[in-house]
This record gives sequence, C-alpha cells and structure tokens, in this order.
Amino acid sequence: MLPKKYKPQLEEKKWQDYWKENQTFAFDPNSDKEIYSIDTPPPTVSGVLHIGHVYSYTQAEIIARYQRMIGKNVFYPFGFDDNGLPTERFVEKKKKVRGNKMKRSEFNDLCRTTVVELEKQFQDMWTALGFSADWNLTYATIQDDCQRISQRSFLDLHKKDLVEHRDEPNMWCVECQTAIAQAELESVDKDSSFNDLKFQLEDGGEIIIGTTRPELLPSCVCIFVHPDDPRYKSLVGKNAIVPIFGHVVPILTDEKADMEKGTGAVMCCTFGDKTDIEWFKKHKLPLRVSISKYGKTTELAGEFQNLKIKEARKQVIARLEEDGTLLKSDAISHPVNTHERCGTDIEFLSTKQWVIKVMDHKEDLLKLADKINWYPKFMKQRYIHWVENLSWDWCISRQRFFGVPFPIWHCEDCGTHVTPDDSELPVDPKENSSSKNCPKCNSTNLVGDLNIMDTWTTSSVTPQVNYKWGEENSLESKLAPMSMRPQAHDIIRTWAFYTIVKSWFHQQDIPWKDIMISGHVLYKKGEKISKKKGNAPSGPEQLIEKYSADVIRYWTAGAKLGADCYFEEQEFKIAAKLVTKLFNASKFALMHLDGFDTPDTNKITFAIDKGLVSLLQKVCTKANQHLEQYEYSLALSEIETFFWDFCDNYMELMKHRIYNPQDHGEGSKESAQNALYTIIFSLIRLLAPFIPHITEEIYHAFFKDIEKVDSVHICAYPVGDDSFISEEDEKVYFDSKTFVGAIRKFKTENRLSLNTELDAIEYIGSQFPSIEKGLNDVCRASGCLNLKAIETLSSELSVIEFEDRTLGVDYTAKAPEVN
RNA sequence: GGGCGUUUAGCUCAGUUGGCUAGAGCACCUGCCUUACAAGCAGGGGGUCACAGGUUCGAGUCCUGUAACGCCCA
Repeated sequence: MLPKKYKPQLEEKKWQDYWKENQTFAFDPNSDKEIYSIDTPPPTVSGVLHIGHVYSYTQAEIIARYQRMIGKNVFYPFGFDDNGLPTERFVEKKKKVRGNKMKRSEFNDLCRTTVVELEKQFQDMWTALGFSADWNLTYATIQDDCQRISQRSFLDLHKKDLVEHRDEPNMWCVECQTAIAQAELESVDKDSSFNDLKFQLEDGGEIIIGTTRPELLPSCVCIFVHPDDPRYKSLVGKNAIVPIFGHVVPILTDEKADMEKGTGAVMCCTFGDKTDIEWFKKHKLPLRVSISKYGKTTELAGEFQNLKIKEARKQVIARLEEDGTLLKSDAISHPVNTHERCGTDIEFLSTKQWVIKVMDHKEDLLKLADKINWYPKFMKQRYIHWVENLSWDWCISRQRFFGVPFPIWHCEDCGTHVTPDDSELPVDPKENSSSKNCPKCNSTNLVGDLNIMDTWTTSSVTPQVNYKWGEENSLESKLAPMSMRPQAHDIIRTWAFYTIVKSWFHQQDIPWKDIMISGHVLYKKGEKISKKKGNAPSGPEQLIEKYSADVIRYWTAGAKLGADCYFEEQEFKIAAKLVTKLFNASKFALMHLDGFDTPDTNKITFAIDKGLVSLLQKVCTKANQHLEQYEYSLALSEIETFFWDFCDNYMELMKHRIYNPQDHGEGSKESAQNALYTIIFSLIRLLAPFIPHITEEIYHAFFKDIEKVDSVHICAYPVGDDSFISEEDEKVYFDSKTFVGAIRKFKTENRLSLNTELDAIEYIGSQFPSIEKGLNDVCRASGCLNLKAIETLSSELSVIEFEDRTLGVDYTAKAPEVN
C-alpha cells in the first residue's frame, strides 16, 4: 500500500541508498549479456555544476536506464577531468595563489586536494539526481592510472611518428602564458581602428598601407601588394622605410594581399596574424619579434619597449599622428581571435611545442564520421565542417604546472628523444631522471621535458581509460569500440574530434558506435548558461531540494535531443503534476488490487479493458522505437499521453465495476483488476528511466512481491505484444469516451453538476455498432453517473431527456456522433 | 562571408513516408469539493502553420527563393 501523500525528499534518498547497497547498477565483466558501454563526459573540475550539465547528463542517463531494462549489461562509468589549465585557473582563483609564484610541487598538491573536495560535490549531485552510474568505475584524469594511459597514448603516437616537437610560430596566450590549440580560439567582435600609414620609399615617393596593429611596426618585415594591382606595379621591388623605427623593408607581391581592403597594400609583421606566418614561410622572411611571451613589447620596440600591447598601440598611434604619418584612422569593429578561457587576444609566437599531426589525416578523419551514428544526424555536419576547416596541427603541450607530464627526456648532446619503458609509466621527467642513457649517443646528459599535456590531450583518451587500454585487466576486447558517447554540441570540435583522432591513431577504429549530442540550457534568448558568465539560475542542488530529482529529470526529457531550451522554473510545476498524478493513480489501483496475487491476462475479458491493453501495446512499441533512436522526449510524450488518457477516461469508465461488480456481471472486476495490473506495471516500467524514484516506490509497494525482481530498473522494459492488439476493442473504448465526453459537455454547458441524474440519452445506433459492449461502463462513468436509460435511434434529431424537462438539442453540429 | 538549425495558439513546443475540420501543456474564461488526486476534475475560446512562388487531386509536411532569429566557423 502507498501512503496518502508522496514525500519525494525522503523517498528519493531512500531509493538512492537502496540502489547503492544492492549494487543495482554495477557492471558485470563476466556476464554473457550484450554490453552497452557509455563514454560519459568527465566534467572539467573547475567550478560548480549548473543546470546545463544536469540537462545533458540526465538525457544520457535516461538512455543508460533504458538500455539496462532491455537486458543489456550496461557499462556506465563517471569520471572527472581534473588537470590542466581550467582546473589550475580555478584553484588559483579559489585559493588566491599563482601557480608560477609557488613551488611546482606545492601548487600540484594544492590542486590535488582542491579537486577532491569538488569531485565529492559533483558525485553527490549526480547521486541526488538518481544517476545509475557504476561508481566503482570512476576515474579522474590526474590520477596515476589515467596519467599512465595518457602517457602511453603519447608514446604510441611518438613511435608512430604522429607527434612532433616543433619550433614554429604558434598561437600563444599572453595571459595564461602558454601555447594553445585552434579549438581553444574564440572569435569575438571588438572595437578597433583601421589606420592608414604613410611609408617613405628609399628612393623617394611613398606607399600607404592599412593596419589595425601599428604597434607591430618594429616587426614589419615587408609590404605586400597584389601582383595584379595596377596602382603598385611600379613600386614592386623597391624598398620602403618603416616609420618611427627606420628599418628598410621590401615591397613584394602575393595573391593573398587583398586589393579591396584599405589601400590594397599591407604590411607583414612576424607575427601579427596567421597570414603573416604563411608569408613568413612562403617568402622566407626574417623574424623580428617585438612582442614577448609576457605580452609586452621587446627591445626591438626601442623607446616603446616593455609596454603592454594596448599601451604600445596607443603610444605608437600618438607618435605617428605627431609625425604626420598617420593619414587616416577609422573606428571599426572586427573579429579578433581570443583565448576562450580568459578572453585575451591571441598572439603568434615562435615557440617549441609538441603537436599531433592531424593535418595529414583529414581525409581519414572525415571518413570516420560516416562510420559513427550521429544523433541527431545533422550534428555530423559540425564535425565535418570543423575538420575541413582545420588549419593547424593539434598543439598539445602547455607551459603550465598541473597536468600530465610528457614522458620524454631530451638528449642535450644529440637532440634525441629518450622515452621510458611502458612499465615505468607514469613518469614525471621534471622530477625524475631517465632510467637509461641516450640510445643514440649513449649520453647521460638528459633533460626532462618541462611541458604538461593540455587537458584535451588527456580527456581525448576516455574510451581508452574506460577499457583500461594496455593495462593488465584491460577490457578492450569487450568494450572497444564503445557503444555510445553523450556530449553537448559545443565540444564537437574539441572532445568529439580529439577522441576520434586518438582512437584512429591508436586503434585504427572509431571510438564509439553512436554519439548522442545534447543542447544547451539558455537563460533567455541567445544567452548560454555558463560558469564563465555566472548567469546560472539557482543551483541544481536547490532545485532538487525544492522540486525533487524526478521532477528535474522529467524536465530534461521535455526537449528533443540536440535542441537548446530556455530555463523556466514554471516548467518544473508541470513535471511535478505528472509525478503526483502517477502516485495517485497507482494508489487507487493498488487499493483495489489488495489480495490480488496472480495476474492473468486471460481474465481481461471486457471490451473496454481489452481496448486499453491494446492501446498500451502500441505505446510500448513506439516508446522502444523512439528510445532506440535516442528520442527520449518523443518516447516520454507517447507514454504521457497514454497515461493521462488512462487516468482521465479509462479509470473513470471502469471504476464502477471495481466498486460494484455485482452490477456488471461475472468476471467484471477480475477483468478490470487484471487490466489495471498490466497497465500500471507497464507504465511504471515505461516511465522508470525518466522518473526512477517514484516508479521504484510504486514497484516496491506492490509489484515486487509478485514479480520477484529486486528493482523496477532491472525489470524488462515493456515490449508491444501484437497478440493483444484489437482494433475492435479499441473502437469500443473510443466510442465510450465519445459518449462520456458528450454527456460531460452537455452537463457543463447546461451548468449542471457532473453527477446530476439524467433520464435518458438517445443516439444513432448505426454510427456505434459495437457500443453495446461499453454502455454499462459509460452509464456508470464519472461525470455520467445516474444515467437511467439509453435508447437507440436512427433519426438525425437528437433528444436528451433530463429530469422533468426535455431538451431538444441538435448536436449534429458540435458532436455528431452522439445524439 | 560560409555552414547548420529554427520560424505552427498569448507563451513553450509536438506534428512520422504529403491525406478528414492542424494538436498538447501552460496562461486565460466558465462550471464542479465526483469514495486516487482541489497540488484535482469537466468544459470553452484562441492559429492566414514567417513570407512569395512551384510540384500535386491534395502541402504545416516536398522543391525554389526571401526575411527574421539562434548556434558554429572565418
């Protein structure tokens, strides 16, 4: 029996403890059942989780529960991505320290203790949402086993010559003081000025160039014009004198000089942007570095040296103006590449970095996209688009402190990379010396690599971490490729892409068969909720406390897969209604199933009951179809529609039979009871992946004793059984609803109470050939109570008699079926 | 500038391979304390399916173009 009221705040915790105690969701490595494995996103440990995380993670969790209920051995780990720049910056902020001002080991210790606190909070929240993860499989990317796999991954690439230690111009963040990768760029529109500067020519005359970055004048190495530009034909090959700084640069031609932009003449600096780098390589230009990795001007800038970039720009512009060199300065807004983590403008500096050679493998990486099932389909385009537009190899080294070290020692004598044996991993070459001499020159003069791996480098091996690639207890043969990767669409270019790269290079295969891509929760039109913006509504913990986990979960299943949604607290109230309704409906059913212990579908003999059981089969079939396609919202909507129809119409139609079986003939109550059992038991299983607590509560209140399975979540997900489908019985049910609806409407429109007694209802018999089978229930249905007689007419004239009055009502317009 | 997505009731959204008078929830209006539920029930009003063409017996659905909004990338 169920209590009078359902108190989710108490009950949900109870079931979470129950699942934990019983290890309900533990993966069984020895089972022969088909495995469904999930490559769960390890959230970056760099702040609090917000409703957007809840949204995306719960959508995946619903799928995990579904797959478990259709009988699969579900491998559902959780992890934490707790190394690298995001975590460092979080720790620096929270503990008010700077990584570069502390001893490396002290800072690392501080990071490690800080992430542990936060990870506890994360796990508590997933638990409070009722997640069916197997917490025995938890990993954290900074822990030794993950470090070992990350380093193994690096060494494998090194061996296959897919990684290179390259001294080349690269993208650099002067704020974070590290190299970054293309995926970490964010294009932001910023206000700036487009300046026309006059360069004197060596042999007299002048040329005017346009630039947004006059502070780079000391880095100017040449001027480019388009080869077909008639304005400059005579100037090509001549030398110009750089204003203020006075060095001489040649005027050259290149197709990439845009004739339409500004004066058509542009200065090339090493380096102001990506084109400068291309020109630098193509035309073998000299290197003039006027910006340091600290974001300040170098001594090349002469009297302007040691200034921050923006200050240098201001002062140089002022001087140009003074000198009469600045001819024009237009205020413009233009896209600027910034570092997504801190918003600082990106500089291009020549530094030595580890890069993974992805540019040579674009075609393979594009082909792999077709081998993966993308849900929703169109998300594949984002991946393809990204790969097609890649223009940098993947830079994986960072000049930071808290992360996975590169397992490399550099031979000071011959430059050889000395690598450790696999059995030595994980190693930290910064702290430890190599166990061997240089294999090439036998030198002992070896220096450990000082870089750490970017956070994506380590999180791109989550499939390998999951199946313990290269470890003694590896599950690779069972799990690779994994079944499914859930993630949000903003990290297709990073996480999805990088993971595909790694699996291709290591396993020559896709990392997972399916990828399920969820949307974002938007605060209002166009505004993404993010930690960075600090615009998150009340924390998920507070929402769970206020509304319950089931309600929050139901809400996350409301939007279609991949669709963004707006956060509106109002929506939770709708969710709460369903939970309450399910509880109440089950309470009613269970009340009348007291003592009922042998469900038998053969005893469902009444047409209306059979009709509803028939409808149920169709709902089950559709729910399965949708969930197979990750369309949890469509599945839920099917189930829900059926459920409300069941409550509002079916239960009202059959209720009287439960209370007064003597009025309805033999087997009438048994038929209703068996139908109730079948339907409620199916409904709680259908809804279990969405709202796991209330369904477990109902299951344990009654069904467990009969079904003998420990949890509704390991019961079989209902499958539609065609042998129960009867169009004829469904018709009886539909017609009965039509009758009840018409009678309710008549009463409402005539301002009568729904239990007002009616003397008679007349209808056109020819339109309802099989209604006889439902009439008894109709007469007793709620809202139609106290109907004394029903007569069949064949006339179009409709007459409904009520008490002492006779109302002549023509219903042919509004309700043609009932007259 | 390129790619993708969206546009259906006041709001949030369903609407399968084209097929009865386009649906739901919320909000609004009216009535009802009916032995699961007033955190409830019953009923009602409300739409030129963004716009313009086209294909078709028939278009919210397919095709072409336009516009607005959003996301991603330059």
